Parts: sequence; structure tokens; C-alpha cells
Amino acid sequence: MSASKRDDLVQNALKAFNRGGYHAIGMDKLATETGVSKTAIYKHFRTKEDLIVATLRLRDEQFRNWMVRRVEALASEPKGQLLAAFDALAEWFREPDFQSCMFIKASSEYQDRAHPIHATAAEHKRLLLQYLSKLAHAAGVEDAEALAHQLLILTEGAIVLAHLHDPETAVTNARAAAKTLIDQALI
Amino acid sequence: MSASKRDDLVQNALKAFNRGGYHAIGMDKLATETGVSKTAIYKHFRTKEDLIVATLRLRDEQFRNWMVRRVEALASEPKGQLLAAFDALAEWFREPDFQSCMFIKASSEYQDRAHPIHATAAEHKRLLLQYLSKLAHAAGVEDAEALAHQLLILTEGAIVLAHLHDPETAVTNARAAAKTLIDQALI
DNA sequence: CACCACATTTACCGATCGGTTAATCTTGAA
DNA sequence: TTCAAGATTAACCGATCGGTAAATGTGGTG
Repeated sequence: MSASKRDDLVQNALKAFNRGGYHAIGMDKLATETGVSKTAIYKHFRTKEDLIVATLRLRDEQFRNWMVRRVEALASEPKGQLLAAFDALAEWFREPDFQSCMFIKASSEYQDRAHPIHATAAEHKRLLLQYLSKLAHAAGVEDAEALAHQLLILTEGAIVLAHLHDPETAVTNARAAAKTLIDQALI
Repeated sequence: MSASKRDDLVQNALKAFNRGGYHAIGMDKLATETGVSKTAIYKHFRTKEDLIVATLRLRDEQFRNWMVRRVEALASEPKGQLLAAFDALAEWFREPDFQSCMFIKASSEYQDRAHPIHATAAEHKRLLLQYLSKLAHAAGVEDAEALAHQLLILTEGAIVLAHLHDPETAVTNARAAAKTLIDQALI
């Protein structure tokens, strides 16, 4: 199996886990849905857990790249970019196959902080926090770290409520709250 | 089995699901952990799904009662009570066996909005929203509904980040953000 | 003591779990 | 054309899944 086939496998596994959940999707179903035989999967990944971690790493890279690109396309100034992150969220929520956040779901199914899957999810959110912190700093916010934490809390809450209730309501209110917090931080 | 024994079963099932997750805890393990034989469990609940819904309903009742009591104990004025909700959150996060929120985890494992478990989780959050809305209204906030949504987003985000990163950091920043939003809403 | 109603346990059902082994198929070089 | 090497498939492993049926206790009433 070529390297690109391996990437295909991880990409398709990502979709399958996203639709079905981690415990709920077994390796047999994964094999049929990815079109890669179980034996071939185990050539590349020692365990199901390893495969899940690989899908999370792929998603981390894809999502953060996408987020940075969208934010930069939507606003040029750091202050505007902080708010644009929530417009990017809105775009994500509107995608027809939006299924909440892989990392929140992964940490829900693998609760132990020491578990590699949980740790991988935590790392993703830490990197998002770093990005927001960088933007806040560039915007001239005094306590950039605090504002970044607050905005990350808003994004996570918006994701949860977009999934549980309504995406539009969630992101609209999160964006409004973000605007208030950003403006107050810049006084 | 008496009614109280049934309550014991649901209460112990709640703990077991909280520790292990819904898919991860099987009915056999549930039987040993609750001390109620599998056959006896199926006397009261037609399916595992029914049992999960029952545990969520119990948790909903317990949690909201607890939250209202704590908020009323921590503050007497509606405005102070809105902020006190986040002090109550802090108390919850500090409990030694804090394991994130049952409802977020349930909606993560049962993603379909039409699924009874997902719907039960959504209903819980809707009731929390109602409570915050009532407090905001009593505090004299003009757009009470909007503030309630924003504060609920903060609580959900705080729960997610308390579980993924650090409870104290999460609740401290959520509380600070809440204070800013509440103050701005009352200008 | 006999007997009935009910609760509990034990054993079992087919299906699926994560993971492995052995056989089969494909392919490219000699 | 032959044959070794690698990939793929299919069959299988013990364990566990959600759920059920039959056997075994157990306690109260006649």
C-alpha cells in the first residue's frame, strides 16, 4: 500500500468515526467503509487506538490550517481576525455533514487524561488556544492570554450547543459575546 | 424489587456510565457494578437505551436542583445570581470525581438528533437555558434571552475545557467573561 | 407440610468486538 | 515461463455485546 493509500485510509476512517463514534465503529465496519481490508489496516496501525490517534492528528492539521486560512481571508487586522474566527465557525457549522467536533467527542469517549486519545484531543485545543493568544497579542490586548482563554471557551461552548440545539443560534450568540469581550479587552 | 431499589439501580448506573462511558459499559459489567442482576435490570428497563435515558433524567433533576440551591445560597440578587452560577460550576469542577458533563458525553456518543438519548441531553440544556433566562430577566437585562444564550455557551465551553485542560483555569476565565457580559448587558 | 408467586441466578442466544493466521492472488524480475 | 515477494482475502480466535429462557431459591399462605 502506497503512502497516499495510507492517507486515504486515515481520511476515510476519519469520516467513519465522525459519523459513527469511536466505540460504535468496529474494525470490520471500518474495513468495509474505507475499502481497505482489516489485515491491510493492521499492517499500518498496531491497534485501533493508534488509528484513532492518527485520524485525530490529521484532523488537527486540516482544521487548524483551514481556520487560519479562513480567518486571514475574512479579516486583515488582528482585532478583526479575532472576531473572524467566529465567522469561520459559522461556515463550519453550516457544512451539510457537520457532526460536532471530533476532539470533544474523542475526549468524551476516552475520558482518562492519561489516555493517548484524550491527550491528542487536549493538544489540539491547546494549539487553538495558542493561535488565539497570538492574535490577541498582535491586536494589542493587554492580557492576551486571558482573552484567548475566554474566546476558546466561547468556541467550545458554541460547538456543543450547535450540536445539541441549533448551529445558527449558537454561533450568533457566541460571536456577539466574543465582540463584547474583545471590545472590552481593548479599552 | 422495591421502588427505592430501582432508584438505587439508576443511581449506580449513573455512576458507572459516568466513569466508563455509554458504549464502553456493557450490561454485564453494569449488573456487577450495580449489584443488580441483568435479568432484574431488564425487569425494569426494556433496553439499555431506556436505562440510559432514565439515568439522564435522574441526573437532570439532581443537577438542576443542586444548581438552583447553590446559586440561591451564593447570592440573593438576580444579577449576583447570574455570576454565582459560575461559582457553582467551580464547586462542581472541584468535586474529586468530576468527569465532565453526562449530557455532553451522551450527545457525543449518540449524535443523531432524533435519538432519544440525544434528545434527552438537549432537553437538559434547554432547561438550563430557561433558568439563566429567568435570572437575566429578573436582573432587568433588556435582551435577557441573548445574555442567557451567551452565558450557557460559556458554561458548556468551561465544562469542555475543564475536562480537556484544567478545571480552575476554565472556570476562572469563564467567570471573568460572564462578568464582562453581564455588566455590559446591564448598562 | 404443601403449594404458589415471585425474585434471582445460571446458562445460553446469535452477533460483533479487536486482533491474528493461513491461504490465495497479483506482480515483476530472472 | 517460473518462481519468489508482497499484498489481499477469508476464515478464525476468545471475549464480550445486548438480550432471553429456563432453572433455582425464597418467603408467605392455606
